[in-house]
Amino acid sequence: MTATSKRDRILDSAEALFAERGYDGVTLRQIASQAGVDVALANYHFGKKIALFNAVFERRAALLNESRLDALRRVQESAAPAGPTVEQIIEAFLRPLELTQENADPGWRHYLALIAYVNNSTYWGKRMMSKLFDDLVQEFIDALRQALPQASDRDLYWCYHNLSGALTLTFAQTERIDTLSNGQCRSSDFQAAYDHMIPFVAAGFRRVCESTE
Amino acid sequence: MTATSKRDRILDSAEALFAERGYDGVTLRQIASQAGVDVALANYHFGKKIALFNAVFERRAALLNESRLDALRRVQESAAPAGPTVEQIIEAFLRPLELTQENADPGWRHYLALIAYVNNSTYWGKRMMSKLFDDLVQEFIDALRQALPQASDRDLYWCYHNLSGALTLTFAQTERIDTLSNGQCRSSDFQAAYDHMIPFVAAGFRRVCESTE
DNA sequence: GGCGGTTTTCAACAAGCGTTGAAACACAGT
DNA sequence: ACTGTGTTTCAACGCTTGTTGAAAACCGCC
Repeated sequence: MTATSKRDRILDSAEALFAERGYDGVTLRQIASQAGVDVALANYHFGKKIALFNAVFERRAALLNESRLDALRRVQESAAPAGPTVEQIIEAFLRPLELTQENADPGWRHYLALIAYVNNSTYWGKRMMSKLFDDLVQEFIDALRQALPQASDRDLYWCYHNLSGALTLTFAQTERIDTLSNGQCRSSDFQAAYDHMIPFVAAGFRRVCESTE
Repeated sequence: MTATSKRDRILDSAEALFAERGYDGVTLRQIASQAGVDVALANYHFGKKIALFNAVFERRAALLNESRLDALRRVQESAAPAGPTVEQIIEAFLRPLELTQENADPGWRHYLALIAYVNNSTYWGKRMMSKLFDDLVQEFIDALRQALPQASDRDLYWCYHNLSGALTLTFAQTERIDTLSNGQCRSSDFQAAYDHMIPFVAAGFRRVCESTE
């Protein structure tokens, strides 16, 4: 909407369209048309189509990682030296994502849906997610390991897998829960999603990783 | 591998390829080539490309729903009249999916990955999942409502959303957890996934839906 | 006001796409 | 041996795709 340069408009349109239809479901002509520019301009700024896709995916990654890491550091400091609880760590992992939604810019919503697309894809998943997000994730898992000293690594990673899945489906905003719940829940309501996800996931971690049997 | 008729071979190839690359990422020529048949044969048997996609998606749905519903009925009978626990219900929801994996047929793995693709897609999600799976899901949610009498509908649906997300990411088999855990966990190990998912999810439901505050 | 470099468009390319009609094949029943 | 019916292939269609090279437009600078 408010994007000024044509280069940015291409990125915004590509972000929205890739998120909705996937890499192969979108043509450069659709992107250019939505951005109000010529097809060839995408090639001038980004080269091949795949490079545009990568540019879109990388554009907001650093900012996202920063705000999540900040949130983690904050609870770590406030809880020193005991270390933060599972709930605090999960909250630091999720809440920064919610803040980006209150912004009027719909770009962040599209970006999160794009992450969902990539993270669930056999084809794109491994090659793209690890590169941009693994460092951050390991940081959070380290924090969780400290909060759950009895946990084995296998348990921790499987629990994180469950968290990641719930989060990814939230990102996708498929409106399936809207239908299922007859409108009582809306997949666009990230705050409600996280309000329920934080205790849900924290309890899951505790059950799996604290069991003494 | 063991598929005999060319029609079935087309379905199998389409299933595998659609699951890996999505609807738009696969061409009819690739499908036909992998099936060892002419391109036009897909059109003869299924009509348009989208109809082939639908045929693939619907082929195994009824069987899947049946085996899950059977599992639910079984725990309901064995636990009558008290009704099954949350753990038993979740187990009935998940374990039938595992059984299909022990089969030598890789088709089921591809099919589950295809469900992951559809369920996470803004574009396909709503229109395709609801039609085939909503009745079954409502049945399980009804059972959970009985097991968690204090729960509000909103809480129940958000908890199911978390379960669905974790399950969907498992279906996708992206191998991300393999990388993340340095090989300690494998996303092809459905049994390990469910072993961890059942207590994780059950604890999540209880925390969110049993809280008395 | 003409110059140089960046940005943007124009026009076109070869390649690949989904789809189709007609021809070839397989093979049962008589 | 012939016919009829359901399969399968062949060859081609019109169209769209990503990409490109050259031309045009823009814009600060001398």
